[in-house]
Amino acid sequence: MSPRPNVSATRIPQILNAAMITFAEKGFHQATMEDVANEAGLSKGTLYLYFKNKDDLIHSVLQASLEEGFGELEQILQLDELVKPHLLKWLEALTLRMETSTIYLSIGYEFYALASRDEQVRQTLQAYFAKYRALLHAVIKKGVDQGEFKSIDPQVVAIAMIALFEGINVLWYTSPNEQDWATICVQTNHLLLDSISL
Amino acid sequence: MSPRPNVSATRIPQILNAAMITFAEKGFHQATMEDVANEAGLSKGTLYLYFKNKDDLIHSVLQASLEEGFGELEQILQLDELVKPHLLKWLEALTLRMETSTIYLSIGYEFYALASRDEQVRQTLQAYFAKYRALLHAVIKKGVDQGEFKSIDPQVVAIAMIALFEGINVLWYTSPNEQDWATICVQTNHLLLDSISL
Amino acid sequence: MSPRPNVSATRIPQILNAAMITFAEKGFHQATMEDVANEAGLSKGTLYLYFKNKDDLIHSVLQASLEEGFGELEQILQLDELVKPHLLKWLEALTLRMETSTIYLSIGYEFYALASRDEQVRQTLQAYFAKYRALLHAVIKKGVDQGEFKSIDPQVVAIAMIALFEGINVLWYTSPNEQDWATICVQTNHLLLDSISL
Amino acid sequence: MSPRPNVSATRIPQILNAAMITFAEKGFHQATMEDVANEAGLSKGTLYLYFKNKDDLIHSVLQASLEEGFGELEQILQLDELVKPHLLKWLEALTLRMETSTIYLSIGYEFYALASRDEQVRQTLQAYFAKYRALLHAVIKKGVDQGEFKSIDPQVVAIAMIALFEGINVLWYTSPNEQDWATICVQTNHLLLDSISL
DNA sequence: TATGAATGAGGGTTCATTCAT
DNA sequence: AATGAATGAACCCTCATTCAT
Repeated sequence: MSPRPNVSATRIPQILNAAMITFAEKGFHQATMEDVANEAGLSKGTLYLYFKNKDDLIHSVLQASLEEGFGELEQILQLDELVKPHLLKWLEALTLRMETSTIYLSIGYEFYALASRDEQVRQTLQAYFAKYRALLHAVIKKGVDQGEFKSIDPQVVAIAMIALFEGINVLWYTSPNEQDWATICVQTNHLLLDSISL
Repeated sequence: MSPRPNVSATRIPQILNAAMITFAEKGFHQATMEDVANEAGLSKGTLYLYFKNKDDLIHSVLQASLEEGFGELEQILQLDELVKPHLLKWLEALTLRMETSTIYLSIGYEFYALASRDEQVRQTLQAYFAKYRALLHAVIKKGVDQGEFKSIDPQVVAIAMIALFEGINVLWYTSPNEQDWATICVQTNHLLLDSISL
Repeated sequence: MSPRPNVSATRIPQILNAAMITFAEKGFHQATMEDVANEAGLSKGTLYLYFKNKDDLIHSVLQASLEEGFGELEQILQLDELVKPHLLKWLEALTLRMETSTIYLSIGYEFYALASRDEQVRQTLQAYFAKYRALLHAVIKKGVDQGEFKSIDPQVVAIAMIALFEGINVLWYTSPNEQDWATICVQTNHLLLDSISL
Repeated sequence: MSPRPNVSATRIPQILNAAMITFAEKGFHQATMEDVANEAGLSKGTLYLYFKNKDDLIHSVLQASLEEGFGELEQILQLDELVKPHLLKWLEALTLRMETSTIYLSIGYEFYALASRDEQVRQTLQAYFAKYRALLHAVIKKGVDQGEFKSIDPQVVAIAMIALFEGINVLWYTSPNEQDWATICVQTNHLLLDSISL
């Protein structure tokens, strides 16, 4: 019924990867199914064996992009240690990852734009940010509970951290050469965490 | 002099406005020139009397969107008063404006996406953010010079403020009903400004 | 009813002239009514005061182009002299005229192309060539009757002369720099007339 | 090897043929790509698989039209015989071919008109006429060298023959029913060749 | 008479999708 | 499973023509 699992397992990531590259380079609309197929080293028709249509492919790219997971954050919750150093370490890692994938950033904005008229995209993004917020919330709350942070609303701080990161991404992306954005990203979060530290 | 009053002065904003509405609703690509024309109450051909082509219209919409200006920030620089209350007032106004124009937010993300492959859009956005940053920098620096703020790097704070706003916009836009974003926007900036206040 | 004669008398040639220049430069289709209007120093709307539509303008240009007349040939018929020297003189004049108006030649081919699907154009061209042939026929016949030429079929010679001229035009027009076409035009007709001379 | 035989080899002539018919009937501009597609029994989109755009199709039609070749003329050069009878035989064949393809004649004039503003068309036509002239030149020169013709300039005679043919085509095409053009075509060339024969 | 803003039908071109092989 | 030729709906843009001024 479905393609042989072992081939699917190869083809699907192969296509998704090609799609990400192509979408990043040309945008969802300028990128044709043929462009994606070429990038994947496959033929146009083959894409349709694995994805219902272009929208399906786009949605799948979104899903795949957000799959990266929040493993590191979850780990912080498990540890019986101070939260702040881990948070900063996590941020540095995030920033580093950012630095190596700026080319893909444009896709993100395509998805944000899409979200306003595509229910599925909107829900996926909402779920992503909700989970993101919830995790950070928990981590900050842990800090508060541990007496590491002042007793502020963890929600607000969590949102502030996400917002700082998202917002700096925008600036980074639009004016990549104007600042040492990686450093600024860490600095601003430092500022934030310092201001709530006891 | 001429029997007909200059109609360009009427048509151009009329079309730009219709374009903003249409682009916001459907996105740059799904929106056809005919959609824009209908929204403007004009015919397709008329659009081409005032804009060279669809790209020109898109670029013009960007220009027009960013024209709003930074008047309030510039005023803060002139005043011989404390900076923080004015900054917060400005932020509230900004947030309010935000609240009434969420529908147009998707256009912003279209432009961000475009920026990665359209030199002109990229430069326009860069110039916009550069000016934005410079003004906020000057305002923060004024606060530092006045002995209102600690002697931190005004650049970092300026960027943090812009990033917070941009980032909260993302969250607001993707999950409009999950939080009282307007309040959070003010709260987080409060947090930031408090942390640098003496 | 019709435009004031004195203005019409100015406008119509003004427009026809502009149309010839524009059509020659861009071809019937690439040339827009606006192009013609600009060339004439008038506005688009004004053209429609003097010509029903673009087709009308095209037809009028054809009429005007062919109006030049065959005065010289008619004169030869009146004279009581040898025909051949006059024919050659006429040819030289024709060739000279050709030389100064090569730019307009392309219009001619547009009309020939049009003739196959536009009854009116076809009839105008037919009438033109019919008259052309009839006149040359009469002139040649005069030469025969005068004992200047052998008793060949004047029709055939007349056609040969027209064909030579038309055919050399094609060669001249397509490869203007390859030969001294003016000289060749005279030479070939010389050859022809010599061969029928007694 | 491949399951489907090379379909390009079929489609290209199929489309070129349809294009010739359609262009002849409606002219380059009135003929739409859809018209051509319908004539070819294909869909519009398919044309673009084989031709970059309409201009490409037009240029390809020109190339194809001129490909017919000058085989017969080249043969005359090889033979060790009198030139004149072969030339007349060739002319008759040419005239006959003409007779059966008058419908396509209008395309020729479209191309002539195009030549004035399309470099590629101009060059193609120049090359065609250059080769045509060179071959006829060689044939006439052979006649001169063989002592069959007077020692005239072969170039002039070659041009005269081409011009006669081209010019009679114009007359034939514009007034098909006025004369027995095929006969006249042969007669005039007879006249010409007789006049240079010894 | 003259203008030029406005119209909208029309055509070139692209590309997601299908399907025979 | 994989291909790529074929399709045709959709969309950008042009321009002849009209008409209010």
